[in-house]
Amino acid sequence: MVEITRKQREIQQRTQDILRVAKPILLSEGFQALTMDRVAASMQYAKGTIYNHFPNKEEIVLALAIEAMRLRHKLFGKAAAGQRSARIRLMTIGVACEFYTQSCPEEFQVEQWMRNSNIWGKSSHDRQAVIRECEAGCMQIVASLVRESLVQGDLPAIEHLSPEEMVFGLWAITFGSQILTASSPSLHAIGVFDPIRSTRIHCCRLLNGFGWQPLHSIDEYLGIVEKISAEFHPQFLQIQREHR
Amino acid sequence: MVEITRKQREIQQRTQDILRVAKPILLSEGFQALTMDRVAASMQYAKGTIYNHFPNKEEIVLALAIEAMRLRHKLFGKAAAGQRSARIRLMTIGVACEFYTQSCPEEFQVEQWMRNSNIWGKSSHDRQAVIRECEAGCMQIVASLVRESLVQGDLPAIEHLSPEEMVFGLWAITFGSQILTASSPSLHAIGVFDPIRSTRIHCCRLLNGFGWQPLHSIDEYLGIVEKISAEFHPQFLQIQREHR
DNA sequence: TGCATTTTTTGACGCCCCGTCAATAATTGA
DNA sequence: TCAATTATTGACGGGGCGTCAAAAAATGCA
Repeated sequence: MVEITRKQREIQQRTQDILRVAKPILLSEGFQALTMDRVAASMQYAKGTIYNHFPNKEEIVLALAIEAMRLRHKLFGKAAAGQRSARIRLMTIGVACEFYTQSCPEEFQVEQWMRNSNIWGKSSHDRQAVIRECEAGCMQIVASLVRESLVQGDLPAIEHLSPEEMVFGLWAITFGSQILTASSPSLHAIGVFDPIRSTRIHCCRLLNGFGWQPLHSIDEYLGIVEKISAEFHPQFLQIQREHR
Repeated sequence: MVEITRKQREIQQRTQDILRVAKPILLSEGFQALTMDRVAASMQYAKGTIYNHFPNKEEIVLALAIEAMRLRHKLFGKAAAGQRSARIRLMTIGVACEFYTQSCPEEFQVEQWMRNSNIWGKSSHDRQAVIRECEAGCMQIVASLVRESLVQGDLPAIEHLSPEEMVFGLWAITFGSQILTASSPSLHAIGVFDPIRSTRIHCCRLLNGFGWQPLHSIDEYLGIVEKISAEFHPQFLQIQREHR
């Protein structure tokens, strides 16, 4: 029995090793540079052994994406914790997203790879389900902050939008900004010099637009975000470290 | 001379033929199903001939993306034309985006393929430049509406954001919503049932947040968008048809 | 410990695709 | 008509994918 678990541990360890080898290849040279032969060679295993762990390359990418999404989920949880107002905690999640994209560009990149229909379509339903759970989990964390504010009375009930739909708006603008920043090389040429600042401002507008008390002027808002950012930084680093 | 141009026309025609053959393969079976051998075989040409037109598969995708972006650019131009207020014309562009994503899902899909770094990185600078021009052109159309409103006085000068940065916000929320809608299968499960309506509402909030006169209630806004949508529909169809 | 059985690892193999290029065919122009 | 130019062809080398029979290692039992 003990033997079996040791064996299993070894196998799990190797699965991890494969991911550690695959990640830098994927990120520095792209998906087509990630070949099973190469992974096998750089670990001194035969290709067949790698196929015992992952049925194809795409699964490796999805496994990496699961790690990335887990980190994101943890960050969201940490940011949403604490005693402060739901509005502040929501802003903390925004800050967490900024840190994530900026300081974990590899994880962010892997999340984009995963969305690629080529890769998504070839991967197993099990891993897809895990990812959807993570995504839903992140969504729920934000949605529950919205609900909390509704109960508290900071956020007026709106006949037009469910809490999830409000989250959808924040999610879309954050996500959209980050994707555009990452994949539109012309942004700077076009006149958008500080997309992070722009995104913060747009989020402020959206929150104010919802009538979410207390309303903030742009300058107040930017100041608060800066403060949150400084405070959250050490927590972010710790979670990032824990995540290995 | 006439001979030469006829010859050239034939070649250009074949380039088009290749794209017509490649597009359905790409869209129904994905990038890896698009092989030069297959394109050649289904046109009864040898592979080498295809390579006379496109140096690799990625260029074919980018060529399709250029067609898609040209259509988008035309739609933007049409939507921004006319005598109405800049705010209404801006909303018309939003409607155009909705039509584009909904009624030209293939073009929208190709735009996503193009953003894939695998494909982008392997394609020629010439085609990349054309795409960037299209993107910048679309941005400029929207930005000039913003500037027009600033001049007219409908839109108060804001010390915090340039016109381009305001466009960036609208762009991010529209684009982000559409990407999430297309690639997050869990959206519906998560509680977002009508992402288009949500997106409209968020855009309304953003415009109101800019202080863009006249401010609209959500219901007014949704009503106006519906009206614009009905009016713009025939124009959309016409442009789509012209585009072949 | 020795040996039979099960599990794991290996890497050669068949298949397919990419992009090239020398040979062939078609076109041009004189 | 025929030489020169241009376009087309498809066989070829290189390489990756995923498989699977054979070899090696681990396990269990006497």
